[in-house]
Amino acid sequence: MFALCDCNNFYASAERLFDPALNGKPVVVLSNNDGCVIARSEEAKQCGIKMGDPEFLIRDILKKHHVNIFSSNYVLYGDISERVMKNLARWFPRLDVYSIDEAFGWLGGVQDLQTLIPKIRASVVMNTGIPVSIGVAPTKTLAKLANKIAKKSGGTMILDTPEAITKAVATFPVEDLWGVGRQYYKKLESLGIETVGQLRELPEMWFKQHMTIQGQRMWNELWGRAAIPFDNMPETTKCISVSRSFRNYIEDPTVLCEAVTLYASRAAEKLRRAGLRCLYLQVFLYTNEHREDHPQHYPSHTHKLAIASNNTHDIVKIANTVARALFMHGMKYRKAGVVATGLVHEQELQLHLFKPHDGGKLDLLSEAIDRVNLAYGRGTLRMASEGYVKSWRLKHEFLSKGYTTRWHEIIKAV
DNA sequence: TCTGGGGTCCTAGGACCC
DNA sequence: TCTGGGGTCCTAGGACCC
Repeated sequence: MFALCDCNNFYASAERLFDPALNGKPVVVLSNNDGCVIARSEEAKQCGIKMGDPEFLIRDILKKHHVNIFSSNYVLYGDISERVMKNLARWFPRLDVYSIDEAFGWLGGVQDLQTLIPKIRASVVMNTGIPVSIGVAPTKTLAKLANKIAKKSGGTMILDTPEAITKAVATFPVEDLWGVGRQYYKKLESLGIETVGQLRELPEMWFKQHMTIQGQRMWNELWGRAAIPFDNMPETTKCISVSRSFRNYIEDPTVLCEAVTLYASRAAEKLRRAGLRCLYLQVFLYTNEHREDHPQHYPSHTHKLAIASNNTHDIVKIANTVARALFMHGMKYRKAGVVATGLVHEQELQLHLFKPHDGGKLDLLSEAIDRVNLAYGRGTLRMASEGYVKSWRLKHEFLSKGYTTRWHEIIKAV
């Protein structure tokens, strides 16, 4: 049996943790750049605010209901997440952390689920202050489904018999199923399929044909046969990416390169922290797709490195060269990103037959930069091409404090 | 004026090999 | 006039997830 444990309205709950005055009041958390809503408390949902709503379109609702607004504070959420996961890990012989706010626990042959599961839930709530819901079922897909039901019915839902499963899927909307997104939903809707109960009656081959092999797995999972193994969490990272929207449009290649320099530096840092080097570096640019009156340009290019690298100098240089080549005058760029793929372990460096490798010095330089930045704060040492003005930098006007990560922002009991 | 960021997996098609 | 078969690797693009 799998237990999917998921925090309720995680970011909003985390913000509330440090300001109990917010209990019972509507709270929303905005995405980077204070762009759209990515978390809502129950009260905020009641106000009619939807996931993904752009802040500037719902400003009136936010004001009318005195909604408490926060910019996203990922350092804080990461820390709270760790606490929740540590608590969950005490209860399960194995725990797979699936995202910042949820984890699959393996239950083995536990008998008395009806007693155990509510106990786990109560303990996590007591120890961390974060409300969680737990769904239990024989497959991951059904555990996700059980969890969604749990959210609406007391916090736990156990589907441990075929009868319980049949009953649950009969009314479960197909659009809420794990693995059904917008496109598949459209397809299913046109066939008149509204519930998971109807969906799983389709023949196996239909799934394979229309939803690839992943659909076939889904079909098996819906009938209680586990097709997604417990340990399917990727052991090795496949790609590392850094991308951000700009506060304003960028129309100057030099300014664009400042942003790309910063993103590339961050990507190089991430690579080094993971002990990886990349063999490919992709750079992409976006204009604003929401503006039909603007000319659109979504160029992207993947550069192959002669020798896998993770030092800031190499990565920044390549990223800037590519970005300059992609840039087109007359376009208003809104976002850029750098993606490192073809990842190899730092130690498994494959040298190039014809190109001299002088990366050793640059690697040492990057190491030294990391040490200085660790001691004195990120960005203490950085590439000059990042620029100094940085008018494109993110907006976060409603940022809460580093309650758990900065000594001078720690909460005081008075 | 203002619409997030970071991932995974799968498939199709082209280039290349013998 | 008539031009194979079997394979790998790589990339782009599309679907999904939180």
